[in-house]
Amino acid sequence: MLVVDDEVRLAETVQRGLAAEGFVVDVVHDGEEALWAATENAYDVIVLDLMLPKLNGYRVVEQLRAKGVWTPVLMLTAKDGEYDQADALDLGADDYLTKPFSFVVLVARLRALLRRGAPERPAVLSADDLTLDPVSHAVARGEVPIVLTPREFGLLEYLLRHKGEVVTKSEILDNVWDSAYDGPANVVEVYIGYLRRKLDTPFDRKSIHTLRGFGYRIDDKG
Amino acid sequence: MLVVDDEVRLAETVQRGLAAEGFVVDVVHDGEEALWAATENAYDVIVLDLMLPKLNGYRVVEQLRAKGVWTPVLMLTAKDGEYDQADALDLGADDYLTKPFSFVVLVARLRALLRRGAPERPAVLSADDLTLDPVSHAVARGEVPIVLTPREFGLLEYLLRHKGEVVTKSEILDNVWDSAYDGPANVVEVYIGYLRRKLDTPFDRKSIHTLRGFGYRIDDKG
DNA sequence: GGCGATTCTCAGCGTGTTCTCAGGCTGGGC
DNA sequence: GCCCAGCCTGAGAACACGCTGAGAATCGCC
Repeated sequence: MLVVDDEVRLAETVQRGLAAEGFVVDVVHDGEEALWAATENAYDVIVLDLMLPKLNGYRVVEQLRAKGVWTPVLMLTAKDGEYDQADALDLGADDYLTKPFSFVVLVARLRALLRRGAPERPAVLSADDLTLDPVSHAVARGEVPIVLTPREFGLLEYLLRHKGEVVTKSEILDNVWDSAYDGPANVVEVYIGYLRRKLDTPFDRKSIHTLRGFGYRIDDKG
Repeated sequence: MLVVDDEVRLAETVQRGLAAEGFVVDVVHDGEEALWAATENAYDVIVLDLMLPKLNGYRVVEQLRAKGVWTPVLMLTAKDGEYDQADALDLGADDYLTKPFSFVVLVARLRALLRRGAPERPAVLSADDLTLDPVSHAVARGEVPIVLTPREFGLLEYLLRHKGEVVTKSEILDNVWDSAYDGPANVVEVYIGYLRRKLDTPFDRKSIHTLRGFGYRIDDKG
């Protein structure tokens, strides 16, 4: 994945965030670099700011398309910019997002773009015989389906996307809970409890490990 | 290949892109030209925007088919257009794509159309013993026909086209209702209720699952 | 224009879900 | 063994969500 933005701090934040989501991210800061990078590498998707030094996003897409590079492009447009979203789409961008944007939304859109580009379903997430399919919103232990509430589902999805890693409670709060939320971190414990009750207790398994003082971890062999 | 779109920039971008993929592409910008061009030339495939000056895409396909021209047509439908995708297929288009679309997908779909060669009607949709034929507008549970109102039909078709996936209420509103609508999402619930009453209650079945907090899902095994 | 079919609005109800809180439990340091 | 911070859990309050019936508005056809 390629991220193009001249606001260095923003670009880096996005990069770190996306990396945390499991994407491999290159960053460049102007239009010429973007064009070069996108031509030389086969990225799966490009996040492109509209206002760029040397060559604006508008022209970058145009030239890429002219060269026969059809990598999906998500365009970042400033609300009050001189070009609008319709233009972006006209020129061959595949989706757009208005600044300022929410990180969660960005990730969702990128996933959607990747999905459109490669129409195969994203692999179901799993750990051991526990599976979670983001598309059908189905969770199962082996063959036995398990029904989860939205929060439980979001939490489990987050843990599975970071299988084998320790995730702290504050990471969980930032990513699974609404960013407006600033109540006690105890909710996380409560929901971990709910999950264990649904995922483990009836099957006499143990899928979510507590790392006292650090956070939680889910991994393949129980 | 013929590309018909009144947004000149978009049409040209598409033309260049497709040319880069090895297609020979003519471009026209309104419905009358499209009709004339498609009648005079034996194109292998036509990319047709729905919203066109003089004669909309809807009528173009209709008149082409009436004249015995069976060139495969890929229809471009704006999400907020007055006609929806179901209509496009009903009228003899062979595939459709919602704007904004990804070029990668466009090319893939065109290739698929060319490979199929002879226009092939979209298959009958089904889930379990529930069947829906978009062409004849017929719905049945097993052998028993069921009559649905247009809205009910549109909703069921949408659900069936996404069999096995969760569709949210807002996705449904965007795709089954036209985007002029911005009333409460409660209509969806109401219509889900109507469908269940017609599809399930008399047969003591359960075809549409509610996933509280997410949306609805229809799948094969009940 | 009139009539029935269809679509949509609205409010009420029951239930599922989220979150808070307080108290109990546990593991690790001393 | 004792203590404390961190974690777990049960109970319950507040809230959100989806379902439904009734009726108003609209559409389409005769």
